[in-house]
Amino acid sequence: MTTVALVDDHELLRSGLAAIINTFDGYKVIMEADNGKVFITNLKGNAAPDIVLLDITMPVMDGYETAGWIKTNLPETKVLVLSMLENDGAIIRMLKNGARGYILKDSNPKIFRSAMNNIRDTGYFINDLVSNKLMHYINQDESTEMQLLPLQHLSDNEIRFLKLICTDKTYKEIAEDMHLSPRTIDTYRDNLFKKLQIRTRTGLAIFAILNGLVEI
Amino acid sequence: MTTVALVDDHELLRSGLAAIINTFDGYKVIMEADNGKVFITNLKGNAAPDIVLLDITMPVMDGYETAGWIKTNLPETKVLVLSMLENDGAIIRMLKNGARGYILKDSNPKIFRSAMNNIRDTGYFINDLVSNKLMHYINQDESTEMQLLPLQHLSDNEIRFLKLICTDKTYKEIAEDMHLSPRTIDTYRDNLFKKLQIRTRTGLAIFAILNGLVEI
DNA sequence: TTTAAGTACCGTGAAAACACCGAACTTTGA
DNA sequence: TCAAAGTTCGGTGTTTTCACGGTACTTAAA
Repeated sequence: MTTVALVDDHELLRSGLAAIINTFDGYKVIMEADNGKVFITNLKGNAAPDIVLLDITMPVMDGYETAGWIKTNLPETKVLVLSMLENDGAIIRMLKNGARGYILKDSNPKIFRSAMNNIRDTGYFINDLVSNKLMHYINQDESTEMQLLPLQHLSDNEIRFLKLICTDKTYKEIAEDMHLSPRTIDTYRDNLFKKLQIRTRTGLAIFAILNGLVEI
Repeated sequence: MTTVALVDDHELLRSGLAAIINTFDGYKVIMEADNGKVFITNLKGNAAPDIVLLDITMPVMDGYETAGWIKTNLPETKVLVLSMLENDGAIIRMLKNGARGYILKDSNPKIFRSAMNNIRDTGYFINDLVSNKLMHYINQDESTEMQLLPLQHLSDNEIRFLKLICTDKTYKEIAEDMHLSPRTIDTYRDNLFKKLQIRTRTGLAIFAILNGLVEI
């Protein structure tokens, strides 16, 4: 019997998934959790599940962090990511954090089932979504790495700056907010334009939103 | 026996919901559809469902449009919105389009079941989410109406303009795109600033994204 | 210990964005 | 049918944004 934990903040989806999984021979859902924090708490004193179905966007402790925790603390447990994001960066980041597979929430139940079986039997579920990203990632150069995981190449201040970009503030006001000279802010902007190949502040705002730097 | 249709583009969630509903006494899922268009197509020649469980964000034909279509073409069919958005504008817009209830995807199955029962027995499911919005909506003045449903107060050209705002284009380039004078574009921008109480182009871009005018 | 890389900062000028004004015309509706 | 509201376009001037040049200092690596 393969034991399964569901970690997702949408309770209805979770219950639905549990209902589906419990119709699969050989699987049993032993835990449901709203986020990574709850998952870890519920784990105390119990056996670790064989497979964790993990969402990415969750409050308190998100999927990236949770996958990383599982990788170091429960090496026998396999993570299958179940996400709405068909996003290169998200996929790679999850794989780097030890995920064994990545499927979308609009997959059909058959694909879901074969993903579960593959993870159980081989330890991995490699679909197009994952293999393409792996290929790109393996023969990576500096610029593709940059395109795939832009946030990893930005400093803390650049991230703070990007968050303030998504605001009615002028650069001068942003400079005051960050206790820096307006000139420095200019440099930040110019560097980001070059790094991200963007030409306008609006473009930076869109980038910040796409990369989840601001709540929407 | 109460018949139910599921309209949602996330197939896994849909299957899960179907599994849950089919465990409820007296309910039967008779149709699943990826979006409103598919729903209407599948309907041909069949009896209309008693209840439609409807998501909002879907490709091709979204929840708003679908609810409106059901209101005029299937007046006996009751719509229960099942959404991830805890968003005043979304709730009111759905209610205006004839929805009988609005619950979130992170509700628990018990609430979901009582929502279904209420819709079936009384025609409505009024929870805090809905009743608060109804109260606000009833004693509305012009400015709150504007805040709740800003998109309803914008012209087609203003919407087109807002979509182009979320771009690296300058206003001059946008003017060419829309076959209008740059001056007109200036006026559009100034009007939107006043209407929406925004001061910068970046603010307009954020607004457009928050209101779903551009895909992200 | 020199080199390279990164950070904070400055100057200047052109381009774009923003504020506020009004005119001509069309559509709406009372 | 006449006033109100909306759309398109123009002028003028200020502020902000962007592009391109640079210096001084710190940290890390070679």
